[in-house]
Amino acid sequence: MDDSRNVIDIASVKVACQSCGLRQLCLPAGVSPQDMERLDDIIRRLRPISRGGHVFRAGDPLSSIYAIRSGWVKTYALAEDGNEQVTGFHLAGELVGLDAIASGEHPCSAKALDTTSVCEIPFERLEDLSCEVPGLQRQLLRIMSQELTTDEELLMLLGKRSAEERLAALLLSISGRLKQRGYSAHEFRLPMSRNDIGNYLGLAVETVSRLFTRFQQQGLLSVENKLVTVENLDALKFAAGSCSNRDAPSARA
Amino acid sequence: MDDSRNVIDIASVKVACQSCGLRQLCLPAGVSPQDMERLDDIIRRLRPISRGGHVFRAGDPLSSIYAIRSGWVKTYALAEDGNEQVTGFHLAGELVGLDAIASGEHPCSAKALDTTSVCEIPFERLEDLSCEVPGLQRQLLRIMSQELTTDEELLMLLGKRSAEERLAALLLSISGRLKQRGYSAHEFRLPMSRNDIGNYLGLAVETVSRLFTRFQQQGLLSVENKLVTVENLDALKFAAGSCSNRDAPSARA
DNA sequence: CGGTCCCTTGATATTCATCAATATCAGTGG
DNA sequence: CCACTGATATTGATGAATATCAAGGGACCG
Repeated sequence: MDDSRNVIDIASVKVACQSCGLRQLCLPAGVSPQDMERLDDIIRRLRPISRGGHVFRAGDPLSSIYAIRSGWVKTYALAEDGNEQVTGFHLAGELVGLDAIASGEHPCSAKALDTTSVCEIPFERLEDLSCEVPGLQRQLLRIMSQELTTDEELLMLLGKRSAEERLAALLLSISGRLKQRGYSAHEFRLPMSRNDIGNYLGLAVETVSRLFTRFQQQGLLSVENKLVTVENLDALKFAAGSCSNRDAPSARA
Repeated sequence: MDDSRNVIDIASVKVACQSCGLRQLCLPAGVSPQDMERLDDIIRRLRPISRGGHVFRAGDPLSSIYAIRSGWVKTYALAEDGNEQVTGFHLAGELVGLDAIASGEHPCSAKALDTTSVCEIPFERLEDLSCEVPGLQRQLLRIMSQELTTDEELLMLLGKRSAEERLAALLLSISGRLKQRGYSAHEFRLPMSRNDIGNYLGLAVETVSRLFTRFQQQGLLSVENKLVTVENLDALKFAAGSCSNRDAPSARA
């Protein structure tokens, strides 16, 4: 971690949220320019983490939460038996580590899937500041609430959807989020392994692999290793929610 | 809603968090007595909601979140095709509606599974107050973070566990939460239908039903309709995680 | 007492995991 | 540049877990 002395001094640099392209997605959203400066004062940008490196590890005390500036992060928990549960794939503008607030230590680990840079946000200082800056408190609550909603959607996915629907939904989610950040929604690199995808979606690797080939055969995607091109977005959307063939005898409800 | 004029005046009554047995579990935890009074000022206790009644419905604007005083609440979302996804079963001391903060309207509905009474907490006033009362802000964040953790555990359950493990885990969770609230951990009523259980766990009703009979045959439980008696707690724990020793002891509480 | 919903049980179908055998890729060092 | 190595991905064959279909029984509520 401290391999090269000469970069220590740039290991953390003052941030300027105001000049960050992600500020509408991230914590500063809804915070006034002058308050944003106060936020800048507590946030530090860490030096980039290379592929495979950790942002934090399960069990680490909660000292900070992290905002992703660029790159990809996967969060995962390890069961006692050692096998892993991937809990999310996160990209620029998203906050990781919020689930540590409850217990005071991180229940998950967060690992870079690509070279990734993050902003470190000391949690106690954030807590204090958000008392004084209502817009900040609101945004923090909003982000956490958003995560709850995302988890609920994922629960629905894992509980009720077929393998095909799950993968399609994941691809759509990623595509949409990339688009939101100014990247192509049609052509992108999936930096995580098939194993991670399967793990996240509750499927075997083999199933994920077969689905990719099937989607390709059906003309929904072109897949070349980690590079995915969406060829037919509508069909992909249909695949993600075609479960609706199920007769809905809305008698109940 | 306004069916009987004569109860209107007791429809909402000032709360006294201080005298509430749930205050350590609920929002007031970590709030000083004098601040708790300020909390009391904004919270109102609604008149009991009977079985099948709604606390709020999906699409309702977020005006309040709700703390459950007694009873059982199920939260669920309706997909476009009309079929339901149960997202949680909640009991006394738990907050529902937090996932509405992100969008400003409730993404889920909340329905009473039994006669249930709740405290209504106007969200904007809570937001304001929690700026002034740091202990309150902290507890609110802690509760939301706790929900994130719970969802993550559930994700693991749905993604990687067998039907048997899922049901066992649910029963243990319920048993543990009831115990925490001073009820019997060994004998309790499950107020939700088998359908709801299956829906929540991502299983068919029939599977749930078969599992109950199997557990009974194996001597883990006695089941009589909605009444469940845990006969062999250790075996149930074993069934819940043949690999994971989830310890009930209050790591957090 | 009749109806309706809910639960249980059995038989069958289907999806997906598992096992096993390559195949491909990303490094590493010759 | 190539051979070697271990990780990762694909593909096929098989089986197990669980959904689905179908039918009957029981509980609850008017």
